Amino acid sequence: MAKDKKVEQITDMEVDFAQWFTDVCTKAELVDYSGVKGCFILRPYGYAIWENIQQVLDGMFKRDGHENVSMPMLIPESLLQKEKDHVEGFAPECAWVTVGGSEELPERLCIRPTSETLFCDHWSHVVHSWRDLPMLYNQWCSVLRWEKTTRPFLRGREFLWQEGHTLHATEEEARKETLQQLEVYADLCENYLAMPVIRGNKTEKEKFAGAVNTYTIECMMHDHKALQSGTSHFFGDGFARQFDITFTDKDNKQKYPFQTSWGLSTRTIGGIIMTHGDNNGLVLPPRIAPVQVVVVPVAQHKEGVIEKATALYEAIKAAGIRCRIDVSDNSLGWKCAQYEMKGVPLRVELGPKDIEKGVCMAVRRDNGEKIPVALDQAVELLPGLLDQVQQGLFDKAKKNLDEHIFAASSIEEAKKLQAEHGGFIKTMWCGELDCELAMKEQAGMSSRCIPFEQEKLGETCACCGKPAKHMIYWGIAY
RNA sequence: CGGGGUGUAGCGCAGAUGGUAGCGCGCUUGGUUCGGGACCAAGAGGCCGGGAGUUCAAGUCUCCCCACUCCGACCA
Repeated sequence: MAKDKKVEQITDMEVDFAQWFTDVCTKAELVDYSGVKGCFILRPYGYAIWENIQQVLDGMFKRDGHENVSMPMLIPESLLQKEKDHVEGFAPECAWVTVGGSEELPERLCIRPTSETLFCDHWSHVVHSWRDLPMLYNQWCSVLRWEKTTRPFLRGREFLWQEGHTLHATEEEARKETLQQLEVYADLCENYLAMPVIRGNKTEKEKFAGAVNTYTIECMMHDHKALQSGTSHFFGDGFARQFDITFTDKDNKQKYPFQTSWGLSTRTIGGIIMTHGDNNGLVLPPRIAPVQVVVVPVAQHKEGVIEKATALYEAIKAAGIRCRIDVSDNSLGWKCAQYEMKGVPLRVELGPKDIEKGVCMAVRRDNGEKIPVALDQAVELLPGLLDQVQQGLFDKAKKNLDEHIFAASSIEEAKKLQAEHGGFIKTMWCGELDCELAMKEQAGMSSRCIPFEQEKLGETCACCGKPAKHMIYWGIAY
């Protein structure tokens, strides 16, 4: 069978990247469409990826002293309106509950687009003393934002995420928390999802509604577009003032605490797909793959094959590796194609000839390499192979990122570089909104972030020629 | 919200100038196969996206909705 024949169900990414993405999402059985636009069904395989991300993040949050809570899904309109910038940011995409049973409600209720206001309202009741601080809260939930156009994972009206909300006695401590949580996201992305990130500061224009500072990690997709993969916000004491959250400090003075929030959503799964996937389908980083190893018996009708394969599967599973075996009567070719499509990092083939030689064949999803592994060493060697796949994915993604960052000294040049290569274009920038708008208008790029790792590319802003304040990254974003 | 595309079996599609619905894959059952998407046979499965019209007759013509999808603007 010709090699290109087996991918007939998935559109090549070079032909149509958006279609390729949708194909992978559905063919790998990650999502299904529901009856409501923008509300996607996460199927078991897709949800399992989210559960693995949850497990990693939740562990990190708790390690750092955070506690999980559950806030209501409904926000009274009056509560939402307490912070002006925040309402303005979210009002256009709120969905409202106006009727309960058959009764028109006296005050309409917003289905949470994010929960800052709920946390603030709660805190205004329970925070009294410096001894109550810090509040280190997190919740796993879904939120609703009435988006115009929707895509699986990348933009849903309802999506799953976690939102961390913390409250601190001092600005310094809150700022530290903000950056610490950004680093948690970077850790997740780089060390578990094999997605290299650029850490940085959002511009005034791009920052979160109501925030003083928004920090972001930006990833680069296979098509060289940017994906904002996690954000962390420092709020100052603005919300605290609006919601009248006060505490008595050690010096017996009434003070407003400082607040942060940070979120990471199922959008990140879209990032995994677009970072690692290929024309055969999904490619999952071993650390979050629901199935890390699939055992495929070859010529399984032959005497003893299924027994041997099952024993191998049991041994792998017992070693703590997430493993499946496929003894269905589908053909070998079908099974190979199937697990490639689903992105299983390692396929272990075991047939009569292998059994004779006392080996099995491990096949890497990321590069197709076939590695003979002695049967009696398989359990010891597979974790190392999984690590190699994990590293291989990261290296490939890192190369893609590094090779698609270009420096420009004018909008014209930035536009040209973007058109020719895509990716991030770095320039010097004066810090003015007008220049940001000009870049969007003339080159179609938004600012991605002002990276923490600054370089001096020149003295003047690439847009207006005035003295530059920062180096900034531009790109086309999802 | 603007512009384009598409809605017919689970999926992918055919169904010129109107005449009561078909193909491929998948599914079920039985058999033969089996080291990269196997084959044969017999089956099951449709309010032709929805609603109004025109007509003796509408998947097909007209109008209005709706959904999905792509490209913009907005956003995690």
